[in-house]
Amino acid sequence: MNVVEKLRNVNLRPTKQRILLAKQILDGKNKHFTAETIQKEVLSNGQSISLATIYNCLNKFVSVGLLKQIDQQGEVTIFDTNVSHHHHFLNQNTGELIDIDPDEIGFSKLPDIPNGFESDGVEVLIKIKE
Amino acid sequence: MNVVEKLRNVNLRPTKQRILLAKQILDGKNKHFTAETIQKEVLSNGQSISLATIYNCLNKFVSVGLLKQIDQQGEVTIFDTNVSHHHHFLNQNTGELIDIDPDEIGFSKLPDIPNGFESDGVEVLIKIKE
DNA sequence: TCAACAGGTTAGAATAATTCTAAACTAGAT
DNA sequence: ATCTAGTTTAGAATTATTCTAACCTGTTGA
Repeated sequence: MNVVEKLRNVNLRPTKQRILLAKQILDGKNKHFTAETIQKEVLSNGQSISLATIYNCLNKFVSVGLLKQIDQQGEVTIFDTNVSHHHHFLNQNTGELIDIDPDEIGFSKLPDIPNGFESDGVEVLIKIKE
Repeated sequence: MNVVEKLRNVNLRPTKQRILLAKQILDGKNKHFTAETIQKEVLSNGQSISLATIYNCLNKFVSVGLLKQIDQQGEVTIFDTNVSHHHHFLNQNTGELIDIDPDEIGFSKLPDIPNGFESDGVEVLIKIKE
């Protein structure tokens, strides 16, 4: 399925810029990127697109499920007086965090740590809504 | 242990502002807050402190372990072409994310969802370093 | 006790990510 | 071909956070 069809499938008008972005992004491989890195890629291909459009498009793509946005618990830094290792519920309605004691969560399986690395902690975020 | 002692314990000079903040924050209860909410609290108590100082202090408190900073994977929004449910390694050296297949992780225990809420997904972040 | 200075505080400027605005453009329906 | 609603854009606006540079204050040691 080409990108124009993909865009039509989700009721997005296949404009030049959306096609450009979709070609960069939706090539079947799993990728992580930011608005900036995408713009660099596009520019280095000799084409051009404004950052505002990239944000517009990526947000649209997310809202129709073509992309996912990695959880960043909002834009402000949240501090926690609980300095011991623990996990969180995230109330999606309010953005509020609730602590979860580490022994409330147990793992029956964890992936191998990539070669040359060591684990530096496991954080679980359970998203909840009303 | 009073807040002045707590500050001395971690080699931070107990200045007026740090004492003020420590009293607000380190009262033994677990709390989540932002620089802004702390400033509001202080101001509504009739006292005053600049936002820059709050950031300075909170960051110092974090660096000495009095506080924890909730993981926000950096300040830029990261998008992911993998829209299916999955988890991530976070390479702390570079900020890079690596996908983890959901069946690479299993739970033997999960906490009860708070009353009136339903789960809306569980995200695991495994922090790794070289 | 107090001078001296290293470290802390501050207002306001700077930075950076993201969104908004309003004017110009364009895909798709007629 | 034309019209219109939806898009794109440059640049301004916004927001969180850090930086700057001048001023202030704990602490040390004489």
